[in-house]
Amino acid sequence: MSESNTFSKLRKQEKDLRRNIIIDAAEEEFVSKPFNKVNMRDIAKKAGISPASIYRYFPDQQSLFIEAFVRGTIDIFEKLSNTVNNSKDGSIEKVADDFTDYFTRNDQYFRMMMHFFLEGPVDSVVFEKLIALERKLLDAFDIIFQKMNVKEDVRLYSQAFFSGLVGMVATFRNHPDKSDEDVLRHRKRIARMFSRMIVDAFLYRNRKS
Amino acid sequence: MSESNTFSKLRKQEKDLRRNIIIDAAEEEFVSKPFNKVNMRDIAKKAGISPASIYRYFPDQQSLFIEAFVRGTIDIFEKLSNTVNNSKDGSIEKVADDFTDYFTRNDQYFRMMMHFFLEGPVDSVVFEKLIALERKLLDAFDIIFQKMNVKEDVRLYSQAFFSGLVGMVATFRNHPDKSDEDVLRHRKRIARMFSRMIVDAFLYRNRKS
DNA sequence: TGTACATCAGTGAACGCGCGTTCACTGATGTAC
DNA sequence: TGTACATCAGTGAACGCGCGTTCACTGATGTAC
Repeated sequence: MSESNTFSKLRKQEKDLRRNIIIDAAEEEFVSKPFNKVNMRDIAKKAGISPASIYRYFPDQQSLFIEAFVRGTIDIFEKLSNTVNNSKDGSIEKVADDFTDYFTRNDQYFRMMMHFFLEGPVDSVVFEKLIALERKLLDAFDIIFQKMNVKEDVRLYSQAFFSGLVGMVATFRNHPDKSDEDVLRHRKRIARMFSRMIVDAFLYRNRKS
Repeated sequence: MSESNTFSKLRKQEKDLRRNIIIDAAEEEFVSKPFNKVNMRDIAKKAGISPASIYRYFPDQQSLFIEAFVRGTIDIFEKLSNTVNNSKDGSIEKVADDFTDYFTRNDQYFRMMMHFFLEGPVDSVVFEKLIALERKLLDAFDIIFQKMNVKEDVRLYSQAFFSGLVGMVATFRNHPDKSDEDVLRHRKRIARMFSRMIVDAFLYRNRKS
């Protein structure tokens, strides 16, 4: 009984391991090409299995893609939450910096995120998952602004901050005549501007009143 | 001679008219579905011609798509330039408002713009066209900040402003439980925040020094 | 310990569809003489 | 004014390819007795 239980648990773990290999392969594919060029055959090849095998682990393509995205972004979302929670009121600049770093080094996730934002209603279960991620991040941002003693609707600040960062990454990309380092440097400059603008604007209003 | 010239000019004009009908049809398709679902057969059907006919007017799909995008966005870019040129220093809020209005009512162009940003290197001639559009808009924004007497690099302000607006439209979209008006209202609120933040931050710095 | 059966991972090949694009042809209009 | 030829818009049908997904099968491992 307990032995067969252990065995079946082991089998389950092995299955999960194999599943993970497929997700790894998918992520690698997303690194190297635009969203709409990633396909099951190439993922299978990269994972060293046949395309048919993928369907032993995922019901369809979309589920695999979503899972790759969620697994990849959960890290950064947690990292940002941590930065926020363990920090004083000045951390807004650090958060913007982390955000920029992460999504510059992992552009694939950013493109996936944009894809889900723009191409709209995927499966509603999946949709809830994505919304939950975003909400978690905004909750963390709220904390910053509470620490800054923002009196107005903090959520609005969080949303503006988040969308500013998103737009910054979306807008400044690989022009043919700019190197990766140029892009990163430029993004960070803009990110810093956003942070300081928010702080300065806040200080200005506090002085006024 | 001159008569045949007139005739051939007329024929040219008629050809352009028919060409335009195709672009119209393409734009309508982009309104009703995501970028990657728009196809030549449906465009042809909407234009009332056969798919093969499109290729009498456009060498390939991409050229048609680009032309639809450029034609559609040139309006808003000019409108924003005008608002900027004919205005005093407070116009930043009006510009943000126009931007929000336009891209909320014409989401198809916004999605197209994001597509070109994210899926990267299209044909390099085309790429230049798009870059030129963006630059024109940023030039207009520069003027605002010059009027505001920003001493630092005005271009940086323009870029931050632009990317903030882009991110705002990209981020706040049709959640299942929000109406179109809710979305527009919310976007405008964020847009106003951006504008005021920039102004307030600027005022704060001026006071300091 | 051996035998019959069940379970399940894995796969090559094929199915089926969507779609960009081309082909070969028609029919109308213009041009030359 | 009439005839032969050229030009060109328009098209239905087909080509060719990519791709998600399924099918029918194999071979290994586990289970029951």
